[in-house]
Amino acid sequence: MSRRNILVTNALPYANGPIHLGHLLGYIQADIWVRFQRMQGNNCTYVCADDAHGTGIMLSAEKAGVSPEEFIDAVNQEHQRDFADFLVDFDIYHSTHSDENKTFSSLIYERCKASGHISQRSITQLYDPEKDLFLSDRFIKGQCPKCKTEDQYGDNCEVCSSTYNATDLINPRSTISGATPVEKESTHFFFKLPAFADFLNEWTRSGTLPTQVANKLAEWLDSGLQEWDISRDAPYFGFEIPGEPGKYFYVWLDAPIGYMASFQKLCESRDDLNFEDYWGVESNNELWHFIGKDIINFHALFWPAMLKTSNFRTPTGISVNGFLTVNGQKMSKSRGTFIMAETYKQHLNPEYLRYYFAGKLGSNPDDLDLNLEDFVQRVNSDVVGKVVNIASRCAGFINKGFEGKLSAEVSEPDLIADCQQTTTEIAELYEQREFSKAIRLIMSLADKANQYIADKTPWVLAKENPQALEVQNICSTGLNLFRLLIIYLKPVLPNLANQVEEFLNVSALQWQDAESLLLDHQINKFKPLMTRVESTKVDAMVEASKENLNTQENSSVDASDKVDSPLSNDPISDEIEFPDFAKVDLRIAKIVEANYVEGADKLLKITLDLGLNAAGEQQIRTVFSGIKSAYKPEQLNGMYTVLVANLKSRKMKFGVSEGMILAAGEGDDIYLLEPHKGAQAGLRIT
RNA sequence: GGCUACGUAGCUCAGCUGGUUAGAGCGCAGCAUUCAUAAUGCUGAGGUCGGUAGUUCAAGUCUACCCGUAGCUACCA
Repeated sequence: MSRRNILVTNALPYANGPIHLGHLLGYIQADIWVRFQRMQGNNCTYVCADDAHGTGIMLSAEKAGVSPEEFIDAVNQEHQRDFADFLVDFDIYHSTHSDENKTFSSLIYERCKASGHISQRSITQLYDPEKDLFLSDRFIKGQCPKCKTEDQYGDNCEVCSSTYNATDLINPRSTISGATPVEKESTHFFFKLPAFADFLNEWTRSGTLPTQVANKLAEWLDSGLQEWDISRDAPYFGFEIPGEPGKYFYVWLDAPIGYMASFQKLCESRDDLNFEDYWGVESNNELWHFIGKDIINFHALFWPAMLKTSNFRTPTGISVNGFLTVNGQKMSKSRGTFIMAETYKQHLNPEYLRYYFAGKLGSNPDDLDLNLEDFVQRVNSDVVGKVVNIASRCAGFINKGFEGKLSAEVSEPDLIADCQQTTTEIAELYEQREFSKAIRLIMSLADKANQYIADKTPWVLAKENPQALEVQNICSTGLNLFRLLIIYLKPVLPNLANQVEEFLNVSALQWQDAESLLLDHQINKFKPLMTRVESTKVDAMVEASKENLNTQENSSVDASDKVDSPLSNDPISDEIEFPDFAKVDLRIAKIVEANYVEGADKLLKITLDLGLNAAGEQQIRTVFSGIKSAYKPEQLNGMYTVLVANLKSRKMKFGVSEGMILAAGEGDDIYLLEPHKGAQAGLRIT
């Protein structure tokens, strides 16, 4: 198969605030597809930029006391850092406020004008006389003309959900200055979209879009397209329209053109890329846009029409993702589910999120729910418990018994072949952007690998003879299966794959490598590849997101990062009711014995006396506690402490633990709780 | 209000053009196991598919209405 030339663009984030998990959904989706294409050996170029124009940015910069240019530069840095943290591998991350974009915006406008698709007429709009600014609906609030609710925006009422014109509001006011808006006329420029109705009817149904998206667009198409207002009056942060002083391109005119501008900028530094090859009307290369479902009309109506009339090629396809909900609800600042990329990164490994999203993403624009409990279980069970575990359970035998050498042949050719043959199906699913189906398939292979190892019980054979050829064969087979799984997962988990390449002592894995096996091959010592998600970290992230809400109000953004205290690192949990607390039965207990546990790194075995029960029997409990790093058994003997007495017993590797003793801290700094002198064993703590 | 989607086991999701006892993973329960980062294997219990009424020999799958959720509704991005 010949190499495909693919250009992928990702929706441009608005340069008005930080990247959050909702943004990341779309970028991770595109990045997985891009990485897959590159692993296939295709030339896949991936571009993005900040969307840096508009009234919103102008006002934000003003509020921050800096110029718009300074403002968007700072945001651009942050955005690039966040995307890099989440392993989103753009070839270029540019800005719509660039020379290249100005050139293309003017060019496309001129071509639209030359083909007779630009009109102009005077419209009446509300105007802020104090601020000298035309007001869009967003910046006007007033009383709903229907239900009389106060504080509603200029286009629709959130309470009675009626729609109206801003001029219908009772007592309207500018949200910027508070002034009463006045009506004012101004000349605006329009793109004659109706002229493209036939073209768009055809184009939207030609396989470029998911059906659901085409259905939605039929709404505009069937009800008759309107001319699109593409100009804004000064003051506005954007590009001035050529030959029309005081008139600026509406931000959505130059935003998609930013895709071209970014690519052009990239071409200047790359010999292998040529602008015309990708954007010329004759181009046979692929052009894919990855966007969110909120900006469908801009990309699937205005954009192709503009490209068409200005003599550029139209996109090959548009991939649309839905919105992210957290725990089944809209992201909410007060619930702590409005999680910034940076906050997430401080607490959790970005690859967890990449895996979770991949496990739920399909090609349709359905919303995706990040259920935090499900997130923890899913990642732990699939990635750590199933996949990584295969390497972990095989590597020891190979390293110890065979000096890290894999056997010359595998013991189960059928199983391996089965796993190798699935490569086509998995590739097809990635290609179709059915990542969740691909992941399901890959995990079923991981299950087969674990079943195989459990069936062959190499540890039993190794007990008799650690150098038995059969042990080497079984574990080499296991590690070869593991390698295949990592190839399949590499688009989703690139960092993990890099670590595995190091461990297996191989060069960067490509899709084609699934055809070959590692035989008679020297591997390196196994190091833990990925640790489990700890739900305490997830809780801490949610808490930190709630705190952001408070600290964000203060302009000193950095202050919260500097505090290093137990409370700042691990904030107080959600409020509970008294009955919740009362369920926990805490008792004074006397430590009658403490012992080391053979083979345990962290645990001490502690025997506790709770005194006599109603029947006059001595209540003795055994508890395993992870305090070996801080206490010696002899220090504990005779000491009194606090026991969670009604905690369900838990079977552990070294025995059953019948409760939990209370201590603070971690690592070497663990502090066991001890009551004041005189407390009697069995007393309840209230 | 209009429009577009969505609503299937505790959780997250599959179910193609309607067709045998509705599937998976996780979680849960029991058993086995202890090579592995509390990790694995086996077995099992859980849904009548948001509701109502239809079409049909046959409906989770089609139609209508209703309820719930999300989004869009062209000068916010």
